[in-house]
Amino acid sequence: MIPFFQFSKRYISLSKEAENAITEISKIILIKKHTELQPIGHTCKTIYFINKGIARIYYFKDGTDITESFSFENNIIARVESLFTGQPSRKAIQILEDAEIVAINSTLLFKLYDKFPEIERLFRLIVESAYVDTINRIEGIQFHSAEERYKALINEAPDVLKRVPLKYIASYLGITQVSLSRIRGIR
Amino acid sequence: MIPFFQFSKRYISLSKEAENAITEISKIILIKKHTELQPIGHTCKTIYFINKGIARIYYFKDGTDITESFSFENNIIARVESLFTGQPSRKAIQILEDAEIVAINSTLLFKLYDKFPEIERLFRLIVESAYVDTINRIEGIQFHSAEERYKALINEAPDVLKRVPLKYIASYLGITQVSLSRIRGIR
DNA sequence: GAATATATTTAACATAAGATAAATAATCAC
DNA sequence: GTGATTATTTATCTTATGTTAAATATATTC
Repeated sequence: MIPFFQFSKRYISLSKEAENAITEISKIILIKKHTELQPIGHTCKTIYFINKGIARIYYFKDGTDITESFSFENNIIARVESLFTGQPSRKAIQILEDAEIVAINSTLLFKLYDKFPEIERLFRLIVESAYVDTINRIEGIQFHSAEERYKALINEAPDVLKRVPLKYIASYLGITQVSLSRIRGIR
Repeated sequence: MIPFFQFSKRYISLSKEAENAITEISKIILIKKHTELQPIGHTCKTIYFINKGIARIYYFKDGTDITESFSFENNIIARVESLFTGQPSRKAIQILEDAEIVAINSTLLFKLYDKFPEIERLFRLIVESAYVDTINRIEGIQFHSAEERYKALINEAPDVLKRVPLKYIASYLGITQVSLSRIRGIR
C-alpha cells in the first residue's frame, strides 16, 4: 500500500487512521498480462491503483476493439461511468504487462467518506485532476490531425510507445492501425 | 438562488445553513448576449450556474474559434482546467443568449468545504457527474463520423440546434462549418 | 425598411484517413 | 530452435472531410 499512500500525498496528507481504514478495504493482487481484470457488462465496484505493470480500458464499437485509456505505475484506473452511476460498464479492464495492483472496494470506500472527510477530500481531488486531464484530452482530439495526435503522444507519454502494442495505441488516438503505421513511416 | 438549490437536490439535500453559506458567497448577474463573461488569460475563480440563457466555453486553435462546450438553463459552467489548477485559462466564456447567472466565488466556496462537508460532497458529486459526461463525450468523438456525431447531437440535445448558431456547433463537433452544412444538406 | 454585417449554403477541388489485401516482422508455445 | 500465431508495415483504391471562394439567406443597425 505504500506506493498508493505516496501517490495520495500529492493531493492531501492523510492521518494514520485514515490510511489504516483504506488499507483494510484494499487488497493487493498479482495478475498476468493479457488477463481481463474486469469484464464487460460488470458493474464496477473497485478502484484500482497500479503498483507495477500496465492496464487499459477498452470496449467494442461495431465489433472493433477500442482503447479508451492506458494506466501505468503509480496511477489509478477505474471505469468511472459505471463506478459513479451504478450502471453496468460496457468497458473492460485488461492487463498489458504482468501487474501488481491495489484493489480498493469502492462500496466500502464510499462508506468511509462519512467517517473520514479527509478520505472524501482525497478522492474529490483525484477526480478533479482526472477530470481536468480528460477535458485536455478532448482538446487534443477535437482539432488535431492523426499525425499531430501521434506526435503529441510521443512527447507526453513516450513510455506508451515503448511498452504498448501499436494496435492498442491506434484506437486510443482515434485512428486505424494502418493509418498509424503510415504516419510512423513518414520520415 | 432557488434554481441552483433545486439543481443541487439532484445530488444531495443541503441544510439551511449550508444553503445560506452558499448564498452569501454568490451573486446574481444579468448579461447580454455576445458578451464575454470571462476573458482568455484570466485565472478562473468563479463557478457559474445558469438560471436563464446560454453560454459556451471557447478557445482559439491557430486563429480558429473552437467551442469546447455549451451550457443551458439549470446547469453549471466553469473553466475547470483553470479552476482546479490555479493556472490562467486559455479559454473564454461567452454568453450566447441574454442570461441570468449565479456567480459563485470559488475561493470562498473551497473554504466552506472545511466547515460544511455537505457542500464539499455536493461539489464532489457534481464533478463526478461532469467527469462521467466528459468520458462519454470522448467515446462519442473517438470513432464516429461527422454525420454520426451530428445525428447524436440532434437526439441528445435538440435545443442546441435550435438556439445556437451552426458555426459554434461545427467546431464543437470537431468539424468545419462547411462540412456541417454539407451533412445537414443530405436528406 | 434600407443598408450593412453576419450566418449559412453550395460548388469545385485537394488531401488525409479508411478499407481491404498481402507481405514482412516479431513473439509465443512446444 | 522450429512452426504457428500475432503484430506491423506496405500497397492500392475509395471516401469523407478540409480548403477556398462565391452565392444566398438571415439578422442587426440606423
